[in-house]
Order: sequence, then structure tokens, then C-alpha cells
Amino acid sequence: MNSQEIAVIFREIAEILELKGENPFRIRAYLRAAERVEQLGSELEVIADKGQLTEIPGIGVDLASKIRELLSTGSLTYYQQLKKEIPEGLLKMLNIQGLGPKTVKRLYQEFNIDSIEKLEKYARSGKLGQIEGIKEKTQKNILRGIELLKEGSSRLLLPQAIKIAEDFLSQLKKLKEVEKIEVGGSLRRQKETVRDIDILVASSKPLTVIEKFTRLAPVKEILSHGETKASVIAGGDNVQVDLRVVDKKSFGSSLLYFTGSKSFNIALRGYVQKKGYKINEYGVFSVNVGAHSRAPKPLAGKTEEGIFSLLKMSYIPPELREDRGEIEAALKDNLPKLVETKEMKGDFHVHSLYSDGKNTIQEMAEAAQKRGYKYLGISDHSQSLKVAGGLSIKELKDSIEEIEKINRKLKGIKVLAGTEVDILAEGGIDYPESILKELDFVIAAIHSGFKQPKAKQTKRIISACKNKYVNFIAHPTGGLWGVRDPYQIDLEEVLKAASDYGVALEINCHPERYDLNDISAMQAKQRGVKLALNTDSHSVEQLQLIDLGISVARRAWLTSSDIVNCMSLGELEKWLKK
DNA sequence: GCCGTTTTCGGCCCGACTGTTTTCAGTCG
Repeated sequence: MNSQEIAVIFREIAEILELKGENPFRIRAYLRAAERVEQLGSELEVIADKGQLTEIPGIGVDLASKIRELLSTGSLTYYQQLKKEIPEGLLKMLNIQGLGPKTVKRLYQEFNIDSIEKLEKYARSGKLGQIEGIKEKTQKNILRGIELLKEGSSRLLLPQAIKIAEDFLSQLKKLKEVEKIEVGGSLRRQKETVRDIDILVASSKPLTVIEKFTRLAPVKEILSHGETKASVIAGGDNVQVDLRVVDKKSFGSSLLYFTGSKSFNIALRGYVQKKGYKINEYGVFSVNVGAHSRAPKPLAGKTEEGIFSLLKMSYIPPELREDRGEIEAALKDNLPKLVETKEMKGDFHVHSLYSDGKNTIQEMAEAAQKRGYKYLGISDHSQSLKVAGGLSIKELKDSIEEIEKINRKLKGIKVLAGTEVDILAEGGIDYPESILKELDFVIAAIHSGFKQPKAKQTKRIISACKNKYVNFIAHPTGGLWGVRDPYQIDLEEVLKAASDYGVALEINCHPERYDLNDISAMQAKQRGVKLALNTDSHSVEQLQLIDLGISVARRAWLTSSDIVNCMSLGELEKWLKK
């Protein structure tokens, strides 16, 4: 059982406990543990093996033993028992917008409603009105919530979310009442996927801004709107957009609050409290103000920078705000200098017309040059990947020749001849050494046999790492968001091989891949493995996808020294020789 | 269920909006 699966179980336990009306702090302990465990990825097993689970913040004796049970047996007795107490349908009912554990519990106890279908029937017949505290409006809201759930509004991929947010932002910026505006939430933290879009506005006329916001074109439905905030459903994606309007004196504290993450906020507040302050959306306040004193003056709140500085910590970039040790690091002025797009000097995973790309090598090189790159690796598919126009040995030789010609013409950028070669079922490489040695670099990747067992898949990748011509492993876990689960590999083993044989792992920048993800990339860094940000471009436009890789890299705490494509051409050529 | 440079017991982040109330519980982020 992996950490992701353990996190799912802990979250479900939390939901069941909520339905049972248990101590909310106990529930939060499970949620906190779920988050922790998830963030640790395969590191969790390493920690468990060392017997250090209780050193993880939020994991005590009890949760540690539950984690051990899950890791070793794949199931948890406590969880099995809990599941017997609560019908599964109740957990599904919790997904209905506006319906929480208290109400679900009562619906079950008083009407034996234990599924969304039953609930819908009751609501339609008007029978829910018999329950105290539920009148027509609540009944209608429940039905709408069920409808929304059926229509579905899964998480958006980051670029989709950015597009929707930009549309709202450009419209809101035109309003004269809007003094300042910023996106918050998981979008500002640049998460791979985003559930809802948070927008923060500073204005002295909040009511007007909110009123105009709810009337913008993409708004399909208003969920709520008050004096300081509004929530709407927008566009064909059914994405929820939350707007919060504050005074500009509080813009920084609100931005901090609405950027989250939730666990970061809780951790920060815990620290702030220890320092004798209190922090909320409106600012940082001194706790020692007498109860009778009116309207305490905030010590900070106008800007995020001001708040961090008051707390005597360095500015924490939004991408790091996940409660993964960034608060401690900021207090010691020990945060990494996160990589930026402008530090990128090239790209390695780029296709051309030779295989399934849309542009010539020359066009790709010129586009890279325009981006200010110093080198560009061309890596078309290898012969066995027929569906993607894989190159025969003859064609590969032709492309090497063409690249030499282009290099004689182009100034200021070097095109590197490479390949994205298939790792075959038994771990072999799809080209003979005689041709591999002609290339500047080799990317190896799995494109078939996704369902092989973990041990075999791991061995495949490790044997590719051992090949003396292989420099990179592309999309190391092979997952496609919403399409295909990652294939099973033992990441720890792969990291060890990558480190032993001087192979870099790719962060594939394509929005449907994000592979490695932030957590795995962070582990790679900790094991001393280099990362490469590769766009997997199939056209000149896709070179800009590098920004999405940058966001993964930043969330993984990476600096330029962790990343191969931040090297100068000279350093790179030395590194490629392994 | 976790945690402790005030504590091994008694705390645990905090505020807005809705619907149903007439002072507040439930839900959400």
C-alpha cells in the first residue's frame, strides 16, 4: 500500500468520524495525517523502516501504528470496523454542495436516507420539509447540489484554470472600484490541478464590486453573495469562482489567508500565536490588548511582505506554502532560491517533423533561439514506436546530418542531436550502441507495457539507467491526468539508480503529464538526482509549456543547480558525457 | 488524535454566508 492510498483511507476515516459526530480535533488529526503522508510519497516507507514515523509532525503513537499496519498488511482493522457502522451512501452524500455531516446524519437517523438517489426522491416529493430546520429553500438547494454533482466539475488542469482566471481578472480590472486585484488559492500556489478559483480585490466599495462580479458573462449561477464575498459557478467547466473584497489596508493579510494552503495557514497561525500575536484576514494583531479597548490597530496587513517581516521570517513564495517545512526554513532565512523561467538555457525533449512533431528542426531551433535558449535538444521517437512515426536508423542518421547543417548556419544556439528511445519490455534500448554513440544525448522512456508488475517495471527503468549512453529518463511514472494512472515503479530504487549512474529524471512540462510531480521531484533532489524540465514539444508553440514545468520545480523547492537545463552549454556537454 | 521553552491535561485557526431562526447552527474555505 502506498502513501497515496493511505491518505485516502485516513480521509475516509475522518469523514466517517464526522458522520458519527466525533471530536472535531480528532477528525482534524486524521486529515492532517492524510496530508502529511501524501506529501511524503515513497519517503513514507523509508521513514517507517527506520522506525521514525512519530517524528513526523502530526503523527503520534496511535497513527504511527495505523500507518505501519497499512504498510505491512494493506488494510486497517479500525477502518474496517468503522466502515461497518456507516452505509457507504452517506459518504457519497457528503459530496453534495451545502450538505454536511450533521444534516446527513439526521437524514439517515430520522428518514433512513442512505443514498443520493433516496435523498433526491425525498426532496422531490417535498417530504424533507417534515424535518425540523429544513424548509423549501434548503430542499431546493439540496436538489441543485445533487444536479451539480451529476453534471460533474472535476479539478481543472492548471493551464485551464489560468485561462478562466485571466478572463475574470481582465474584466474585473476594468472596474473603477477595483483598486488592487490578485489571484489566490491553489492557482497562486501553482498546483498541478485546481478545484476552484479564488480572486481577491481591494476596494472601498465592496458591494458594488460584488454586484458587478456576479453579473459577469461567464457566471452561470450564484452560490452565495454577501457584503464581503461571493461564490459563483462559471463557464462550461462548472468551476467555482470565489471573490473576496477587502479594504486595501488588509489586502496583504487577506492574500496570505486566501492563498493558503489550509495546512500552511494553520501552521502559520500556530506559530503566530506562540509569538503573542493573532492573525486573520484583516491583519496581524497584538493579543495583549485589553478586552475593553476598541478596534485594535493591526501591526501589519497591507502587504504579505510586511507580515512576514513583522514575524521575522523571510518571504515565503506561494508555491512553497504547503506546510512542508517552509515556515521553519523561513525563520532561519534558509529558503531555497527557487528556479525561474529566465534561468532556463534550453530544452531536451523536442520532436520535429521527423517523427510526430509539426515543425522542422530548423523552425524549432529558431523558436528556441527567440526564447533566448543557448541549446536545444531534438529527440524524435525511436523505431519501434510506429504510431508516433519512430525513426529508422537511416532516418536518425539523416536527422543528425541535418542538425549539423543547421548548426553551421545558426549563431548563438546549438542544436543537440538526441533521441527519445523506447525502453523495451525486457529493459533493452530500441537502438544499437553504434548509433547511440553518434548522438549528443539520449532520453529513454517507457511507451508500452504499462501494466507490468512493479518489480519488473522498476527493473526496466533501472537497466535503462545503466546504459552508458542514456542521460535522461522521460516521464518516469507515465501517468496522464484523468486518462491513465502512473505505472507502478519503486521510486526509491529508481532514484538510487539515477544517482548511481548519473542519469537525470525528467519533469515533463505537458499539462496532462506533470511527471515527475512536485513531491517526487523533491525526493529526487534530496537523493542528489538532477532533474530536467522538458516540454515534450510537438510544435513551436509548445516550447512555452516550460512555465508549467517551472511551477512544478518551484513547488519541489528546486533551484537552478538542481536542474540540467540551467547549465551553460559547456557544463552541459561535460555532464552529458557522464 | 496530537502536543508541550507557560502545560503530560486541556487546549487545538478563524471568519463569512445561509437558512432558519429571534440568537444560532451548519457549512465552507
